[in-house]
Amino acid sequence: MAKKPRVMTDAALGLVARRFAALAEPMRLRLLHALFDGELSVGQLVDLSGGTQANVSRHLQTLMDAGVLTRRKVGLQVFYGIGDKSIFTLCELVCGSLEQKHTQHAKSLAR
Amino acid sequence: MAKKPRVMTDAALGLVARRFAALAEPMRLRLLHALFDGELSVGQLVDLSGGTQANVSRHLQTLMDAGVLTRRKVGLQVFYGIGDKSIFTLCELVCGSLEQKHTQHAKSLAR
DNA sequence: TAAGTGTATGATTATATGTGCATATACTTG
DNA sequence: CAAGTATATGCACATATAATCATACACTTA
Repeated sequence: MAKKPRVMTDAALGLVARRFAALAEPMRLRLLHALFDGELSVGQLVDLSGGTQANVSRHLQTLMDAGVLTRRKVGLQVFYGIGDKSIFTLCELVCGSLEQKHTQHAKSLAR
Repeated sequence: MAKKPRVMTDAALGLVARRFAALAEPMRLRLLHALFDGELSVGQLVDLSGGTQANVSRHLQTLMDAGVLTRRKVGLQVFYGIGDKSIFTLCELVCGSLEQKHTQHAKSLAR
């Protein structure tokens, strides 16, 4: 007998990876950032993000599949919102870590 | 005049996306998970992960580029470790969120 | 019901990414 | 210096993903 100390199941790792993948795209981060203040329609998100309607719609679909957004249809318009509050903390954490790296790098240059 | 309410810079969004992308891969998550208890050599990581030596090395490189790991060379061996503590919290957050979804889903099936 | 508006989606293309194989590089030891 | 071991890397290939265009779908209103 030998190896297989695999602690986390492949399925679990896949789910976690998918969640991170949803956040691994600048345009999607832009959309999420725009939604931080509350729900917005696709049209509003198109204007705010500067992307095309088709592309924004596709990214919103991706975020929905990842279980990150809420979707509410009102007449012709569809309003999306942040459905998973952990998104806020995730983004804060990464931004904080990056800022810290940035200042450290600046310091190391200055000395 | 019109539009351009872009709050975060493209550069910042790109950096954040890259960080998330580093975590958006099952094998890399497996490697990180193995490193949670401390430094390990490439060989040890190969054994624990079940991946090929080449593939593990490549993923470690990716994580290094993302600024997530530390690298320490000792003789022939190279030891990698978690260099950014925010990784722990990031993974916990995502796992927690997914578990919650899972139990919610189970409940909704049970009623 | 026809026209108009907001959103989603099929098809295509370009690019990025993961993997395996072979081999190169770095270091140790006889 | 030769042989052996641990790690990294060039190359090739398959797959995944993002972007765009055109068009379909859903809903409202005249």
